Amino acid sequence: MDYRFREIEARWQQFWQQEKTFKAENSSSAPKYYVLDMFPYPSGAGLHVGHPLGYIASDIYARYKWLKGFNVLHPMGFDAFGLPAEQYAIQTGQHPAVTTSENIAQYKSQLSRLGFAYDWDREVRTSDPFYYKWTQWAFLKMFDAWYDEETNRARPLSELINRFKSQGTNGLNAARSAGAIDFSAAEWNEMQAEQQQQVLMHYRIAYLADTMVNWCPALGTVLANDEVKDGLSERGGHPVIRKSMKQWSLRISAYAQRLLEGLDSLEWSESAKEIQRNWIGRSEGAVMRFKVMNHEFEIEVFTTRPDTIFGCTFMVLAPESDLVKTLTHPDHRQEVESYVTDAVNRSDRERMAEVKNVTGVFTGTYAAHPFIGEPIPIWVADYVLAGYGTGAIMAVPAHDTRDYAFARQFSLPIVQVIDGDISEGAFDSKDAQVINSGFITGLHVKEAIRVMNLKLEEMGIGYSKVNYRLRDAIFSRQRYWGEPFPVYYRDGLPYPLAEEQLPLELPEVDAFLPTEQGDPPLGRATGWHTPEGYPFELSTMPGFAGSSAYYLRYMDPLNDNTLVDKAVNAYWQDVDLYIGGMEHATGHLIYARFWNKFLFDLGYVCKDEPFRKLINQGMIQGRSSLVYRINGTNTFVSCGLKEAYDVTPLHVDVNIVSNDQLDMEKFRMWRPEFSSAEFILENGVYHCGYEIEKMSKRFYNVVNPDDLADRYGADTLRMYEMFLGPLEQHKPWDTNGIEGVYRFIRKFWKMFFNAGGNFSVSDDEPTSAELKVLHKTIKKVQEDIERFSFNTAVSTFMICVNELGDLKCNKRAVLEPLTILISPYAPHLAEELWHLLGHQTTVARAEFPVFNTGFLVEDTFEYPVSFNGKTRFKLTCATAARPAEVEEAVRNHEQTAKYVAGGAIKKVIVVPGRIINVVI
RNA sequence: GCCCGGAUGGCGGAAUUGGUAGACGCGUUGGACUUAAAAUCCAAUGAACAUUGAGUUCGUGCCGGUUCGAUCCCGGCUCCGGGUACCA
Repeated sequence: MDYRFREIEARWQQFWQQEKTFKAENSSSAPKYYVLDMFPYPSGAGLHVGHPLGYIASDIYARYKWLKGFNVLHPMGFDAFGLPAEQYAIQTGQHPAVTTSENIAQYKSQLSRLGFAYDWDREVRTSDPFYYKWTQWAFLKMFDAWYDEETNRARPLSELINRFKSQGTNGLNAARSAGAIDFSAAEWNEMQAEQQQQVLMHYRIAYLADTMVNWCPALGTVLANDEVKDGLSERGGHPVIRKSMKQWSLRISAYAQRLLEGLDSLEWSESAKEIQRNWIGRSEGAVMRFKVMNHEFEIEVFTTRPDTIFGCTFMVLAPESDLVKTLTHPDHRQEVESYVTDAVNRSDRERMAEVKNVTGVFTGTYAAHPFIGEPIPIWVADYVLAGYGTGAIMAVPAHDTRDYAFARQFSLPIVQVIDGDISEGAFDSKDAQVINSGFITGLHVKEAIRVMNLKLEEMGIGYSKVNYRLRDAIFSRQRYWGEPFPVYYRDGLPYPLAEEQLPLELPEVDAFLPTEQGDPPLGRATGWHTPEGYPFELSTMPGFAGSSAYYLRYMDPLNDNTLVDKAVNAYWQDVDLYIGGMEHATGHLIYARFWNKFLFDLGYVCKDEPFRKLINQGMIQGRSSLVYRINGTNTFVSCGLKEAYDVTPLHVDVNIVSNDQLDMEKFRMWRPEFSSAEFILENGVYHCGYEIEKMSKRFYNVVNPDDLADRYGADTLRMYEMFLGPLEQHKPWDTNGIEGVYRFIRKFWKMFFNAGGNFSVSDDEPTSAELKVLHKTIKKVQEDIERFSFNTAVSTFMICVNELGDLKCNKRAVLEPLTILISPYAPHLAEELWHLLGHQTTVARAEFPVFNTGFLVEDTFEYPVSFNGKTRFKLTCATAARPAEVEEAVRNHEQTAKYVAGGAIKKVIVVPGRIINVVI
């Protein structure tokens, strides 16, 4: 019987669906295993061959865990809110809900063809009110919580209010916004309710505040830091400017230290952890106050190098700093104001492009050096960022590169206080001695920092402090297609809806555009207010809102009473294996960890970290085909001959190229301008060149998994994607290679059939050679799967089939375990053969074959014999032979004399079961 | 600039703990089967030299070191990929 994969694959996909083969039970005596793929956003373009890579890997692992007796949770769903659908809606007028559900249907059908073992009963969609009820719920919890730095966890706001009532802010150690002020219990109790609300806003984990935001005019919305790359929006590549707006934010900065420390316990790649560490950006330093001369004000600066204070020759304020206005001397007002206006209006992109241009302006005011009392000029310059530290710095040009450039530009003095070369640039090494610095002179930098910090505290002008680069996450988007905030406004202050009023459903609007007054699209919705007439929030939540707790919802997706039932959460705990792209390292993976820690603090979930093991699959790159047109003609020259001509390379659709040979007829039909193309051939064929680049429509190198599943079957495609190379590595796609896997699959199939094409397996006892092949394979496949080395596992199956082919093995005792072994990789094939072998139930719940080392024991070993490290010949010895015996055999071997050739044997090294090395 | 990866045949890659470099697959070449093609099967395939008994030399980005032995460890460099970018 032929290997009819279309029929086989359709049959078993239907079977798994009907039987609910991969339904995960929420309580089970079996151990749990949770395998998760990163939430896909279903774009209109559909899948290309690179997308399923991670899904195939996680599916293989999930199926493997089933075979190992685990109760496996392997769900799939869709991140369905988001900008692309809304942009498309603006262009076409189609409701984003419509296009999104079409895209999901397309995505699901493509996924289904590949035979994934998902529990589809748990599918979630972020745009479904039944789902986003819990996104809104989490927001309400964050609105109603503060962060206690004493116990290092979030707590209900009611606790903070009680505390204010009894002791005000006295002794409070809480994460709060800049500008929060201290007060007594009496002062609190005297405040109006509105005033109290304003105070509380400084402490809420979800809070509303004026913040500098990344405003993207083209998208008409603000963006989070991780949604901006190089001053352009990640979606669409539009310019972004900085702007102050009233926005919802999440106080993720309160979690910076825990997010950093938590990384140590996770099984993530070093690079993924490193990206997060850099993003969190912890730096230890000191805050120091400088008195401004002839003013009552002080300037607070943050520095990581308090040891260099004696080298401070000027100070710099960020243009956005509130102090600029206050401190500027009247004589310099005009100059400063015009500089500040310019700096503030420039887009991030412009600012970045001008990094090399050193600009700044003197305020006319001086601060007093805290130790030597000398006046220090105060400047304003855009190289100091408002959002980091205190928005002001003490400049030490001798030991900071940026300050050095600035001092040079404006001829400011450079005073050296660390021993090192500053003739060409700043000397910023910390492994050096302090000089010229009063009481810290002679100390090593690290010691000097410690001593200085103590001194600052003693003098009451500073203290040591840890700063983080991580900013609070801006949580409002002025867009339509997202979760509405469960918030209404009364007298300009936000109030939460009651939990029972959730979900607050997204209203219909007449257009997905801002209103004429410039309000977000929800401003168009009629009746967008409470029954009492209080208006609802007009912004919606960002894309990361819906994806920050979806892994929890999968545990208990149908529960309408709680995000996830406590007992269910206690069973599934956390994600054991998470597979997805590295591009989420600074966005989703930080937000989800934060969100999870918050829910953990309030006791809603049992694990502090959500994703124990993370694997970032590499990108599948496109392999573009090129043809070479001779300039000024319509003649194309084959790749090998192109050097003799003046040519322009052109991309050609990879689907009309096979094995780098161009189908010239199809090429002429491809596009009208090529209909009269002429060719200069090599040996009668046109060879294309190739280039490895991103898989993208514009390079005509997109390969569709549906086409390949049609031609070779899903099992072949699955195995080929794995065979391509290590999961985490980027690698180019080359459709040619799939033939090799297809040949292998058919060879595998044929082992179960006789010459007449009938299913035929023998019940004879297997030979020791056959058992050896089987057990060698079990061992290797298991080891490979455990270390996520799927490419070598596929090779192992190929070797196994080649060897069993040589042995002409068709014994049930070998083929049956092999069928189970291959079932995670080629599940349809395995299921078909499993049933042909007479089983009634699914192979997916069979037991993974147990490796028996006894079958691999060898009596002899063929030693490679090397002389000074160069292998010369082989020598077969008994496995049990002692090293001395082996050495004896080598010395007496007929070939040995030839390689010793005149020299003398100094030593013979015998590594039992490995190698023999003769040293001459 | 800083941080993190990586570099092995014509191509994708293997070598898990310092022990036979190039598994497996693609491609290429030759052969078998066939009227022919496809499919299938067999053989060869790192390079150079030599040559038909075999062999010899070189070879895992480059230079050096440690070791009986290095793709693997150490020092220095080159190139490629990713992250980040005035973060004080």
